[in-house]
Amino acid sequence: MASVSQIFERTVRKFETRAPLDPADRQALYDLPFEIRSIDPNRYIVREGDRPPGATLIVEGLAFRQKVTIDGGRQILSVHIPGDFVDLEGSLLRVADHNVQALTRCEVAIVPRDAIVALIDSHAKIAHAMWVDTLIDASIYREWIVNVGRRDSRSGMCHLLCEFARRLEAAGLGNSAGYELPMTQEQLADALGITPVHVNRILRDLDREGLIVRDKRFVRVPSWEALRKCGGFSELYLHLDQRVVNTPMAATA
Amino acid sequence: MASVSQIFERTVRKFETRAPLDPADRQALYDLPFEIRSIDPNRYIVREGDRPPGATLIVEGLAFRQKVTIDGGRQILSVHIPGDFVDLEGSLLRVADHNVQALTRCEVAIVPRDAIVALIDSHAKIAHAMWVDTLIDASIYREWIVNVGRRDSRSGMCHLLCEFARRLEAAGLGNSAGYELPMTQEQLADALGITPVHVNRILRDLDREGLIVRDKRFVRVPSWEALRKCGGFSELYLHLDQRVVNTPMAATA
DNA sequence: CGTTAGGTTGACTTGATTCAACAACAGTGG
DNA sequence: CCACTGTTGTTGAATCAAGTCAACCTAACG
Repeated sequence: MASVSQIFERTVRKFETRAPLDPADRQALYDLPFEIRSIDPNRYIVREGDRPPGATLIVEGLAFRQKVTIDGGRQILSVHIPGDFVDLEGSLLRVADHNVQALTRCEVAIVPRDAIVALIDSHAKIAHAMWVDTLIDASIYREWIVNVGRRDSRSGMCHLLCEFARRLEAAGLGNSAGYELPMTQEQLADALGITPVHVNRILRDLDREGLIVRDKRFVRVPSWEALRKCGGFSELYLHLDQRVVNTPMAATA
Repeated sequence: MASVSQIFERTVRKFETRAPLDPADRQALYDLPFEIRSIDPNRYIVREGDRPPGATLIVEGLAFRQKVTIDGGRQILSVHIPGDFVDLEGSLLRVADHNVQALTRCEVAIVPRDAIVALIDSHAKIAHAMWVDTLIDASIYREWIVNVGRRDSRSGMCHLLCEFARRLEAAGLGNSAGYELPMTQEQLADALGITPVHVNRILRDLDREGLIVRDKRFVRVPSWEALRKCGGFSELYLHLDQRVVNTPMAATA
């Protein structure tokens, strides 16, 4: 049972930073039924148009959201880490409006939709935490619109590298001074809305100028301040400090 | 009192398409305290870094979300219509991570944060409807990432025109065969992540080729199918049909 | 009737794409 | 163990979509 509850440990920890949970809430999360599945890199977890039978929680590995245009261009929309539900929408909206793919090999837990729906119906604080979570996701989407719309590819790349650094660090999966970048240059291109060739040149330039130091996919950041400045990065939009302070829910916790 | 309830009428109607409400829920919405304010075009409704004292509901007019980069570039993130709360985040997250500006002259109703928080705490179905609403907003953000990231400016423009057409129509504010485009070319540029000059050229070309017919800011769409195709537009992401069917909340309604 | 915001167009520049070739490397199977 | 194959990364040269700069036009408005 100890190993089983570890499945939801990261999720519980994350939710606690969104809205205070009480022991019954935590237990309800730990008691969720699930089925573990292992997913190869690049395999689809959710497909546009699907009505998935359950919500998928990343237990290990990374995944990303993605959409493909009519003429075949792929745009990566977000990257997700262990503890994230990648298709809560699937349990609340009619159909998936985008695709989700495994970035690395993933261990996922699939929780039946009914269990999710029952959970949010009976545990207001969990629903609240999940809602705050979707608000933060939306905030990150907004920043990505800015990143692809109004930053040149060099700044965009720096911004993306800063975001990864801070998120991995906040999740206890890495260090902002250096980390293993999990994406291929083609995937970076699809996240920034540019071509893989151009990604290559930008990374080379950033390396030459000392903003980053690369060793394969490992990225070391000699000067966080320099990288931050180049990307115009401000972590406000990640809402990492989000501890709800003045809702009645917090008051009753 | 009749005129007062009209303030929330559009919101109630929208929420009903997100999650079934019962009479008590509707009444709770109609009973919300508020203060009416009139806002000039381009005036700020919310500023990044603010902790707004209440949630702002658009009663009349249009508004848009926006972020400004370090070097002064403005990116428009979404456009909002009457019935939309433009800063629910303000009542749930610590600080606003972006700006909201009036697009046209706006009549807004400001609802104190405490009232919003009390409402979502005591009316699970309303909270659910609001949550679904934020999920749909997030879906629209995702599509905008694709629009600025992976569509050329011509397709992007067509896509944006299609989105406006369908949303205005769905809200009973216009007709997809022709409508008054509320934005200046500069604002369109900031929505698409391009320059105003280029917007001008694209609109001229679209007009010349007969995809649209312009008269000042009124846009007539001779062939919806042609415009839809040029923009690669599929309205799935707007979730206009969103009537929740299989949550317990729906079952008990 | 001057002032201002929005729209329009041309000429030139630039950031990014395209195409193409090749290098590095991991995995696979004879 | 090495040849074969596919994926990822790298670089150069030519091209193109969009940006920049600048001029000018129009309509609204105090």
